[in-house]
Amino acid sequence: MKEEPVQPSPIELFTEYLIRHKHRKTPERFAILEKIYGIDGHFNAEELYEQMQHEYRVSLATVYNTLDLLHDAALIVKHQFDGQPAQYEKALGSSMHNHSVCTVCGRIKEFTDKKILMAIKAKEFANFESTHYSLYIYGVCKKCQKKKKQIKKSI
Amino acid sequence: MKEEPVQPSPIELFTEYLIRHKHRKTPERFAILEKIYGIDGHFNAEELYEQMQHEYRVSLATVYNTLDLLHDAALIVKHQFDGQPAQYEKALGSSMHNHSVCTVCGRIKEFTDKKILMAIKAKEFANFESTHYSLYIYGVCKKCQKKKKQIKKSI
DNA sequence: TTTGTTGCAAAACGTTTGCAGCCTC
DNA sequence: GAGGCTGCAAACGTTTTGCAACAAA
Repeated sequence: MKEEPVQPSPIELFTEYLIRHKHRKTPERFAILEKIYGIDGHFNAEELYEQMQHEYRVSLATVYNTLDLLHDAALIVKHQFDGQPAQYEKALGSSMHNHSVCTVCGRIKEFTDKKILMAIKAKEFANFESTHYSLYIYGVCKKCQKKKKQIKKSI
Repeated sequence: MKEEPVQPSPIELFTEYLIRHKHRKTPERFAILEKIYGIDGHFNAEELYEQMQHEYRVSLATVYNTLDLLHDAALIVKHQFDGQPAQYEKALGSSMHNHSVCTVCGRIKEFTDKKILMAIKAKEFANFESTHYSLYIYGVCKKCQKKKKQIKKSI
């Protein structure tokens, strides 16, 4: 996992990707990319689709199609949290972060940790070239710890 | 994340869990638990259901229900790999391991790394009590690297 | 006896697909 | 002009749910 120096813009990268893969540069695809890069944090396909309706109208099928392309182009990161639909977030511009997930209420928080990052980056595989990673630490958040104690008392 | 000394058996733990949560100790639940602890590696609900048919017959709905309970009881780990149905594996008896995922063919391999493990275990949160974690390192496996090169050449 | 659990089938959900028309290239 | 892409709706596969019968407590 190597660090890239000063990246070109997502639009440039997506354009390059589309040309390289002989895909067409449609207005829908760029409208979706721009929308995504205006969103901070997680979103799912449905949410993105709904937010798109106000500006450049696209079908849900095209949203899914484009999310696939962007994922393949490494311009977005995809998460599959337990029951929920797939969550996405932009891959550029936000620092590589990890997620803590509360197993009771499902709340997801981001955090960074230098030691963890370095340990993972240092990992080398014999038959595998790594590009990125996802780390989820599961546990119970403060709120749910309190709730649990209250339940215990009431029994 | 603390290390537990000598654990009681999965059956004992599940029994405890069921009593603690006022759930019934049905034969189906224990049959499923036993089946799971006889499986090495990953499996999904459908596969488990099919394997059950030979011995103790249970419905798919009960399989899902019991998987939920076992997950909640921390006796199994749940993974949500991209397109695939949810994958499970027993949580006890197998060392805590990480997964490398090929983004081209989807092949998943397990690996362990002491430095990564220690870095993650050392992490402390202010408002969150961690119990376990999942680390997925994404990249391209040797086979798919070769395929990619062949495609490049042919263009 | 009470009520949680089961099996079954139907429904729900997110996602994918087939197709006719459109618009990049 | 050719063929990839779009929107739409229908289909898909996994998971959940409603309900009547059953069985653990």
